[in-house]
Amino acid sequence: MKEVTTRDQIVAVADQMFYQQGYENTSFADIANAIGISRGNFYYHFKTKDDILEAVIDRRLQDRKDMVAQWDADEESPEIRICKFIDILIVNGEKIKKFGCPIGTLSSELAKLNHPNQDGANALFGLFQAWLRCQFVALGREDDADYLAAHLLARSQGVAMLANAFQDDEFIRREVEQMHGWVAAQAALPGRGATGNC
Amino acid sequence: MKEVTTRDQIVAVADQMFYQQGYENTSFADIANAIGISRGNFYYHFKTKDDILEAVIDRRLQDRKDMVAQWDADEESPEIRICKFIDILIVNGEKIKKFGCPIGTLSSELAKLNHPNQDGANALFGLFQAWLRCQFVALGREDDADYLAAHLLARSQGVAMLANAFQDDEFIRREVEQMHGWVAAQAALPGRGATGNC
DNA sequence: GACGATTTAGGACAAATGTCCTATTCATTG
DNA sequence: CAATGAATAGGACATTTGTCCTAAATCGTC
Repeated sequence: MKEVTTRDQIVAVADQMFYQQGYENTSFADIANAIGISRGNFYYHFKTKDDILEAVIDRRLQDRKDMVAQWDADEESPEIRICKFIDILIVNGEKIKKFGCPIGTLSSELAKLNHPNQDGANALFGLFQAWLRCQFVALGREDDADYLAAHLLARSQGVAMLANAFQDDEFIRREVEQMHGWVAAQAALPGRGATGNC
Repeated sequence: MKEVTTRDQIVAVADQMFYQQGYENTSFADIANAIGISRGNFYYHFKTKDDILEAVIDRRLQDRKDMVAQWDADEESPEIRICKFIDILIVNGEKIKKFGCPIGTLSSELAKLNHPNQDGANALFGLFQAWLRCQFVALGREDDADYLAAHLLARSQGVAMLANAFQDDEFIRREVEQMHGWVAAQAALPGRGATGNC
């Protein structure tokens, strides 16, 4: 029975609003109103807006760590695990169509703001990059695991971006299908295919 | 001997600043200071900030139209033309590393702002989509030309996004190489390969 | 029930923003 | 030169922003 603290509420709502409206376009007042607390109370929990962003990024990092940990625990083949990553595009398809990828759009926004927390946002990319890398190593592709991970990350980002711009479900489905095929092809290439974890 | 009007200066500087700092994060004062005109003078040329954005989008549209028109005029094969599109990633590599893709990041920002000019920004995507489509048709791939165009657009966007996040030149080069190979493979597939324009 | 610490409400504050107005300067034309 | 319209400067204006302060309320503990 975990109690929901005001701080948690703030971070949760900020997470959502930063995603849907952007970081800069979300004000203290927006978040306070959404929760139903006073603007002043805010300052007790977070001294600056940047502090909130940091907490939001930590939250997202934890979320994603939990997600890949769950995938790892599922004891499937690395190929299937990679496909679970790809399938995020379909599972979260509606939100992606409306708001893009939460990781990519945040990274892009902070880059333009030249924001001190850029590195934090990019750590989200790094998390998936490292995890995907492990999966490709497990597929026996240790030589270019880094590149394959980045490649898949980039393709996912591109699909999210165009899905957002064009509002196109069919395009997402088709790209996901293609990427599944690509993963299978990568898996078939070398002889190895070990299933051990990183 | 084209005289450079104040209006042109405003649009040119706004174009650059919207790209480098984002639309919302660029103020009237920023643009005015960069040019050296008073903030008040601004209102004479543009009634609202949205009007400036519209002019910037028109400018970008014209720029890109001129670019593809030049490519079309070069009388090369569609395969080479498509590669010229891909090579934007290298030609503009430095800026892309710093600020991402000007089209993708604008589209993404306006989507989050739910801005009335979203359609304008997406027209930039549409321009390239249509042009790429023509090239794939010329390659004899009329059946899936739409999809191939969107696919390549998405891949480029993904590369730009990751290049921006990771500041990685080598990744750009490798992806561009891969895409060149992909285009060649697409060209080799069917027998046709007409070279006529759309 | 009383006390101390935690949490909250409400508002103050300066700075910045988009918008808008007016007076002045500049350039063109008769 | 005179006069008309275009272009510019400077600033007013209300609003919103992030930040910060203080007093009130709430809670746990003795």
